[in-house]
Parts: sequence; C-alpha cells; structure tokens
Amino acid sequence: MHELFFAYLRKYTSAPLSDGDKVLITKALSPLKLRKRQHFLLAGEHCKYLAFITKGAMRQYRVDDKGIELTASLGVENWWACDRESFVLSTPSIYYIEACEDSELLVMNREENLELMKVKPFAEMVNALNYKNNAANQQRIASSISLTAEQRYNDFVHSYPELVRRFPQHIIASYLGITKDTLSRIKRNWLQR
Amino acid sequence: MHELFFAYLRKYTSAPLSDGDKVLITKALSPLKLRKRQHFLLAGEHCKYLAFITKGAMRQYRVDDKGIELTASLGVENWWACDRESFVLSTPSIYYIEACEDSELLVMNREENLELMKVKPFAEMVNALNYKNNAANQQRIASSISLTAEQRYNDFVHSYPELVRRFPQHIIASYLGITKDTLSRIKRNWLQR
DNA sequence: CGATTTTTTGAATCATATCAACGTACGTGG
DNA sequence: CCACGTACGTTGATATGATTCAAAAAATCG
Repeated sequence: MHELFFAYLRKYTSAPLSDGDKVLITKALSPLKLRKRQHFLLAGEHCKYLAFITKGAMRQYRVDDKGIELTASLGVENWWACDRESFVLSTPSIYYIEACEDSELLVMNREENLELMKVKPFAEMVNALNYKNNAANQQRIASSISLTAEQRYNDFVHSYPELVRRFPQHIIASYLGITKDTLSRIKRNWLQR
Repeated sequence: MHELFFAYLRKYTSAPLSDGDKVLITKALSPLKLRKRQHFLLAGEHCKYLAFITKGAMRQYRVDDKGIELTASLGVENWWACDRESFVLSTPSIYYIEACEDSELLVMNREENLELMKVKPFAEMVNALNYKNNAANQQRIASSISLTAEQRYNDFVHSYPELVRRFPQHIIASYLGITKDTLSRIKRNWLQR
C-alpha cells in the first residue's frame, strides 16, 4: 500500500527515496478504508487528516444556501483528498468529502504532515502540487466563465477520461457547474451527430 | 520602498525580521517602475520575474479564441503580480500582465526567489499565500458556478471595495465573467431601489 | 424482486449575451 | 487652452443557452 505512495513520490523527485525516508513515511501514513457513500469529512468539522487515495474514488463538495451540491474536486487513485485550508489552519470546514466507491486511503494528521515536510522529496512534491493546483484552478475559472456547458463537458472528457468513467453523471455535472438535465441533453445532442 | 515589503512580511511571521534577513531581501528585490498601460508580461513570453506591488494597480488577463479578454487576477499595493507557473517552470505564459495605473514594483528573478526561500519568514509567507490563494480560487469557482451576476458583483464589492475603486468597470466585469453591458445594467437596477 | 439511485425528456421560463448606437469623460498634442 | 481621438459607460431590442419542474424510464443494489 505504501509502495504506491513511494512510486507516486518518485515522479516528483530527481533521486530515489532513501530507506530512511521510506521508514519515516511509513510511520506517518496510516491506512484507512471507507465504504462507498461513507464520509471522510463533514461540513462544520475540522479536517484532521490529509489523505492519499490508493484505491477508490473520492469527492469533495459543498452545499449552497439553496441546498444544491457543488462539487469542488474529484479524485481517484494517486490523488489527494483534504480540505487543506481547514487542515492547515484548524478551522471548521465548509466541505463534505465522501467515498463514491469503496476506497482505501493513506492518512496523516497535521503533526505527521509537518514531520514529513522535513523529508525533502515530500516537501518538493507538495510544492509542485501547489503550483499545479493553482494553474488547474485558474483553468477551471476561465472555462466556467468563457465556455458553454457543452465545451466544458467536452474539455472535461478529454482531460479526465478516467473520472468520466468512475463518477456518475450528475456528480460530473455538479463539478462542471451545470444541471444533470443539461448534461443529459448535451450527450443526446452529441450522439445525434 | 523595501520597508513596505518588510511590513508586509511581518504580518505572516511571529518574530520580527533579523537585520541579516533584511539585507538578503534588499539584495534580492529590485525596484521597477511601470507606466499606466505598460506591460509587465506578454503572452508567449516566459515570466522572468515575481513582482511585489508597492504602488499602483496591476491586472493579469488572457485572451480567449474569440479575442475576449478574461481577467485572471487584479492587484494593488501589497499584492503580487506573476504567472507563477511560467515563473517556476520556465514555460511560455498564456497571460498578459499590465499596469492599470502608474505602478512601482519590487521584482526578483527565479534565482533570487530561490535564494529568498531560504529566509524563513519569506518561505512561511509563500506557503501561507498558497493556501489563501487556493481557498480564494475555490471560492471564485463556486461563485461563478452557483451565483447570479448580480450576486457575484455584490460579493465582489463587499470583499474588495478597494479594487472597485481602482479598476474600470469593464475590467471588473471581465474578472467576474460578465459583460460590461450586464454590469452596467446591474448597477442601474441597484440604484433604482 | 422491490427500493433506491441515476438518467432522460418536454415545456415554460429566466438570466445573460450580443450587437449596434450613443453619450460622456479624459488626456495629449497642437 | 482648445480640439480631437481614444477609452469608458449606458441603453434597447433581440437572441440564446441553460435552468426549472414534474414525470417517467432505466439502471443498480441489497
């Protein structure tokens, strides 16, 4: 299980992990299993853990004042699940995080996380992830502002084919900021050509 | 000029800056003046500098395939201007960054930036900024997806009154993802009540 | 198999974009 | 200091993309 994480880290670093690093990482990361539909985080709670997904599919969402669910992020194997703001600042989260399939995570608490930040490859990865995340968010803002629902869905299918396969359509709709009804119609029109 | 930056850093750190740190920072940051409408970065270029704004107002935008400008971020004094992805990865940027007022910046190149990352208060600040940025982006995604144009403008006015004062209306419209026409109408309706 | 979740569909409605035109303000060079 | 050009804001009419709602069909699960 930890092997998957070592392999993941390897992609972000020039040199292989030392055995010492591996020990530190193994100590810090505990396995956690979630069943489909089980929550990892509830709105109002403090997000105590940062989770790396080794198996399954997770979804982070919030509920707006009209009661509509808004998907903030989706993740499968080799992605992270966490409300980082709540995790870092110990503030109550506005997000829910739930398993959309039976899932297996490697989790660390804040203390363990700080410990791992001393492991250089880990810190490098976190840094790289920050930039990637930021750029992806900017991309999402731009597309939600300037593209039609159809274009956004099209882009999504091409960028994240895996997620299309793993998550139900109404969840993808809520990620893209369109209704399930509209997404259904988009697919219908798509087939007609 | 550097004093402003020291004061800014101070807000992110528990202890005051040491004199040594101040020297390092002063060495790394060079002043740069821009006139209104002058560009700090052009799309296609590599973003060579990370800039801290000590005076003036800057705007980062991209131009979509229809030729429409899309404002990615706005900044005044005590904000940053940079395409961080391009800056860090040395890739060509898709963004323009321009001065919307006569402006004064403190800029560092990538090398100087890495040097400064060894100054703890600076590194702490960068880290804190990353989380804040991420949270703000999530907020922006959520609001562009789930709120009406009027609600978004209203939120914006309350969150960033300073920016409303400093930037022309059509730029704010493009930040919010609405047309200048619609924003004008929103304000008209607003006055009628 | 029944129960629940997920997807599809049509009709009416709504928010916002588009386009073209006009008004206003601004600042730069003569 | 005026005049002209450019930038900025407003407006109305029309078009369009997407939502809403209610209902039914289809798929999935225990």
